[in-house]
Amino acid sequence: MIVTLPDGKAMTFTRGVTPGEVAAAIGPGLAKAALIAEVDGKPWDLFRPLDHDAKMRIITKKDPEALELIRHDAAHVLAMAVQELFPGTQVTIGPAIEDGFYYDFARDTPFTPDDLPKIEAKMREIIKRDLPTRREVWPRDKAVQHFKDMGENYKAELIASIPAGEDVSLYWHGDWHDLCRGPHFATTGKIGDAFKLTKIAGAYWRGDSNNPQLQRIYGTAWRDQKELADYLHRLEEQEKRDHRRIGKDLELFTFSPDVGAGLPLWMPNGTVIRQELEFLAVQEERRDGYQRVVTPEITKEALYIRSRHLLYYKDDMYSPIDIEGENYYLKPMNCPHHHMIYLATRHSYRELPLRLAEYGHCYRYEASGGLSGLMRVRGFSQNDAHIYCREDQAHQEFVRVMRLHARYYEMMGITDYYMRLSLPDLAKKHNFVDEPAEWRKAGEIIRNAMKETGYPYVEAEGEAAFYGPKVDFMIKSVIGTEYAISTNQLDFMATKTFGLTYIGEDGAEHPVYVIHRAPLGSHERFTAFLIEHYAGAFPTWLAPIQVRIVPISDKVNDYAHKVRDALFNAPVVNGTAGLRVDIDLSAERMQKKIRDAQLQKIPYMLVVGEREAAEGKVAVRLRSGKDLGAMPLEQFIARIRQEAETRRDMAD
RNA sequence: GCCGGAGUAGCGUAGUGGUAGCGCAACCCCUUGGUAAGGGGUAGGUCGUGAGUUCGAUUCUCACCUCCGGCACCA
Repeated sequence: MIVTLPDGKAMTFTRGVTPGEVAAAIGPGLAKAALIAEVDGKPWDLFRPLDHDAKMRIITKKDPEALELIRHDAAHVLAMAVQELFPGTQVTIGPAIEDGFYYDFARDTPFTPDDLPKIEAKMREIIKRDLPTRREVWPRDKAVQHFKDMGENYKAELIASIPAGEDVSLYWHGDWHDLCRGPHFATTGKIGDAFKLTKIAGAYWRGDSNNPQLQRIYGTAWRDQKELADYLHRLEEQEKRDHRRIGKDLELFTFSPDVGAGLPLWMPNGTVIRQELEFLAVQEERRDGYQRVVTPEITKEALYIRSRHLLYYKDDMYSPIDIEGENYYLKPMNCPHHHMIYLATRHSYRELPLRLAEYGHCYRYEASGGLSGLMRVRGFSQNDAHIYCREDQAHQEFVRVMRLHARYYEMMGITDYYMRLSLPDLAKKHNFVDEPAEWRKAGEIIRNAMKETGYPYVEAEGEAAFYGPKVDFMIKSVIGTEYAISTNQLDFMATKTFGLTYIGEDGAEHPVYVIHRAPLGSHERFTAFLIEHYAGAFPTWLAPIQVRIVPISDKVNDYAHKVRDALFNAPVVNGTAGLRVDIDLSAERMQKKIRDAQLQKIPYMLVVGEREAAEGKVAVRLRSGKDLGAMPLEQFIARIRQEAETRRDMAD
């Protein structure tokens, strides 16, 4: 039997040789380092015999696959440890995930944080035992019966959902065994000691909230202690960027239990960021053909019955307010109002596309457990717009929307995102309007638009809006949670439910497509993201305080005030006009004032002493620590004006 | 909403069945200093809210509120 290695070398063995033996034949070093093998492109246990000529590659810790393998084996050992310590606990599933692994258990008494060290110690013990792994292939039904007999009902259910007649593989680590696709290391000792159990959580069986809740234990696992330490250090660093923490430190926003969960209070510093983003959108979108509108925040029930939002989202809306016998709802989205504006006049084919934009204030009764800082709130403002267009314009309009996104993101240096095209699962009719032909057409329009822009995207089935396919721009918060920073849909329903039409060349009424788009998403989430993205060190155009004047002694306070007034009065065409400046008049020494400004991440510090006062200059220090030296005040104003107006950052 | 954890001054934290300390910030005084913390002092807390147990609760119990970690949800 011939085994071909990656370098093309062919070796002859007797039938039934294992990859472990092959590795040993190559060299003792490789045999020791070997974790698993890859046989004809498929993962293969070291101890699993080969029965045919094959191409084979040995995978060691150095290979990229190693981490996933370590984590998967660690998950098994976690399950072993838990079942040794807590007899009667049922096992379910335990995959490797990004940075680690988890295992879901069914047990009546919950795990406590105190259990984690105990379980971890037991895991180390099991790994030290260096238990050998064994693989067996069983008929499905035998495995089902076997796990039922053991009282492992979840496992039995899992196996029972595998097609009848198929065989399943079981893995033994010593006496303990589990259904598993494999592969696994030859012994538990190969996992090493670079792992740690991190948290306990509830998780629904099979991801369905109608099912019982299991108890999930999360862990992280790495090749060696250094990688583990690096990972833990990375987590600490990321926590420092958490927008909730920076939001507090820099006084950007706050929440009050007296106001309500998920209802943010924007402090003066944070409001600056919101407003600058809004100015950006007003300016940029006016150029892009949008017209701005303003609509109310409370609306009669009938409108949401008509839009079908009550049908699909009633539980996620604030309860209605009864006004003289009629129900009014806080608006959860802006589209119906924009549709009303569209309907207020007749529309010719000549005037489409019509683009109506609004910073709409919306309220959604998000599930309490889902609220998270500014990322997930119950009251928010969207950079929203609805584009009403003809079918033949939909493609181009969608492309245009995608390009607008790209402009915004490029401006802010946002590169770490991906796009997700969400299509319906047409089998689930209760989640999506039942118009298969329209779905296909709309899906194609978006897909083609995505292809034309060339931006990479993934497709997700079953995640569309009820009225049309959508494209989400996905980002990750610093703590690793994934969010849609922008969500856009192509809506073919509104023309039917609202009778939105235009008069064509033929004089007849035709349906319109509606594109829902929000490149900057909600101000709340977008700002949260920017805080983390910039770690609080905003570019000058967004910085709540752009310039801190630092008088060296109070002899120059008058001059400091003159400098401030000059900056206040500088005509900046963007945003609020006039620069955002303050003076540190505290009795501290200059060093302390600089440190304070630095900690507040203010882009520019203007140090003024008697020399500067005498010469009409300012000594410019950047947030980066760079000292630009003294320059005439007018020169500094010209520099920062240009920086604010072009929205480029020159302070680092 | 579900599972688990937590809530002490503006922020970060210590602590106890006998009504609370520390650091930073704030305020005052001295210092008027040239690019990341000068020195001294003062003030600030109904220990998340409500009820219960107790001679006595911030500490123990329960409920609620809010937050944190997950799950589910996300127009």
